[in-house]
Amino acid sequence: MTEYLTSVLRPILADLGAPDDFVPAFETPGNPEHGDLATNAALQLAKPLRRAPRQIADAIAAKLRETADPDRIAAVEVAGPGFLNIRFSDRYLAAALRDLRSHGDGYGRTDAHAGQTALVEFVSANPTGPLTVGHGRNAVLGDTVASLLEAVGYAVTREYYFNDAGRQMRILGQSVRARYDALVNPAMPTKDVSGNLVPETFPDDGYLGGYIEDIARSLYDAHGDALAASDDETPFKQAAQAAIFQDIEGTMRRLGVKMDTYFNEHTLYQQPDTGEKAPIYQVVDTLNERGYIAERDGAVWLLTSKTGKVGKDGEPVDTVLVKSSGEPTYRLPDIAYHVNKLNRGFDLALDVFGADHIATYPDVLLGLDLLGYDSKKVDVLVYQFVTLVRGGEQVKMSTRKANYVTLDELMDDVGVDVTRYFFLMRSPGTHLEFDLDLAKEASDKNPVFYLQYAHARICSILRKAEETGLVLSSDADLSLLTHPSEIDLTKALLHFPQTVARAAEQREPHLVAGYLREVASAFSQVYRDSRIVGEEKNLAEARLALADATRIVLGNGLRLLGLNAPEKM
RNA sequence: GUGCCCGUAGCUCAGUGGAUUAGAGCGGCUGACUACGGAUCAGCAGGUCGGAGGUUCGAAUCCUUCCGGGCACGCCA
Repeated sequence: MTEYLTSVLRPILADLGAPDDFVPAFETPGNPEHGDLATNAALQLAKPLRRAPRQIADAIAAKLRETADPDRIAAVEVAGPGFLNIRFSDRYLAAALRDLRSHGDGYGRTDAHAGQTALVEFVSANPTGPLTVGHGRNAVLGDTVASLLEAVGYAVTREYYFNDAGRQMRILGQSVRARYDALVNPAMPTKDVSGNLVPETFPDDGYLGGYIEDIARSLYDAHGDALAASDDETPFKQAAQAAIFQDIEGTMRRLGVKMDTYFNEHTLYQQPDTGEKAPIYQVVDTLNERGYIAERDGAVWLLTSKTGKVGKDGEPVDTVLVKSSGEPTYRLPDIAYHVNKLNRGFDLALDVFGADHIATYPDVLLGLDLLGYDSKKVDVLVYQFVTLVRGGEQVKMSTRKANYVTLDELMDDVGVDVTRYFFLMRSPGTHLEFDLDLAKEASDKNPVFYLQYAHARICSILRKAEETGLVLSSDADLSLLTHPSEIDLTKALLHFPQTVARAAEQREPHLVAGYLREVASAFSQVYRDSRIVGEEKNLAEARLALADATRIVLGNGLRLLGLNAPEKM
């Protein structure tokens, strides 16, 4: 509809002398008295045209009434300082509703990004422990934003980036080894780490979670004490990594998250078969050729100061890429990884991560620009932390210290749909306070059930209607839908595609969650006001069609969010 | 100290620079089942939109500043 209006307005605005590049903005007013669509075009044009906004609005409105198709536009009004309020005609609503139903499962999808590709990188937890409630926000957000991008036309790849070679993995291996040693030698002395009794050989910064003992136990069951003799910790590390990854994958599967690709950070350090340098050193070489590298104190520096970067004291600062020990810092593989992403030809590379990583990506973007890549293709979805509240007190989550609630435990307690919806119902930018006791207690009051209930109820009505001989028809006389609540519902249903599009562009799934609640609520009101079964045939068919359209929107919306759309509850 | 995010009803949160009245859920109170699913619906109470300035015809929204909370600022990942 906005497209239609834009096209009708173009000649009108041109006649008035509006700048060529002026595009009127439309919005759906919150107050229904202000029409179905409103534009502030006249106010915006007041300055360039040097005329009173109200006067411009009157002129536009007069012409619009002449030229607009009465089958679509019922009324154009000028209000307030110069708003144009536009009302849709009943015939337009009927036609749009028919169109909606003909799209079926595809309703809500648009093609603004058809032909484009996107890489969404998310979760990306290193295999040091089970996925926690903290990871849950990342996983659900990333997966759902990926789905939203698909809905606006992107071909999306979901990718998991991990590192199984670093210091943390070494400590993980040592942690397993210590637990294993204690099984081999039950008399081994113990010590205290962070209030936990652990074997003497346990690293002070080791992983304290119970899963470490499980892994050690299974190694002991399989190999007895055969591994104790060697100092090599590789078998422990590998066993831990395999077991933990299996666990993580199981959790994601349960959550409904399916990765397309896994990217191992380690490959960025390896020389490719072609004999070229490893990707990270290619990055260093190219930056060097371009004059952005210096060696100082035995380390390799990226001259970020040349681009105006300043430190905490306002002094220009550079960034270390390779330490004097010869080890790269984490920034270097980060840059190389994003080079890899763009080399794979993605039009959009979206990273999903928590607020604690916010500082890392300016360097990545800068590095890409200096290398001649278009860093605008890289976008970041930063979400705020999940703070966990248990027994009325905040729990500081740490995988290492085993202060966490796993996603699996959460799903055990409240189910998958509630878990997903919980992470989706709030804006990514706000801190999410997670009260475990409340989550369990209130799980059957969770809004997700409200949406699912509405969907199931409609399905039930459709079943009932079929029993009484009513059939869903594509050419029901929709002009019979005249009750205000029916019209409100119809208009709400028509907002679905634009809501999805906006949620995708802004990477904000909560917009869809909130929208679905409005639809469910609007339907409940229709349910209160107008019956279907038992009404005169034509009226019943029209109402049945509206119910079916609502089922389509709720169903598509729920599935888009990765939630079940049950036909019965 | 510097940067980023957040501060809206008792609680958890929506809110697109726009038009009398800032919305929803939960919680509280009051009503509605001879009904296609009551896991619902209707109503009431509850707000100096953290404070103060500024821009604008108009500010929860934009700018400045202060207060409160989170996060980040490393030859850690």
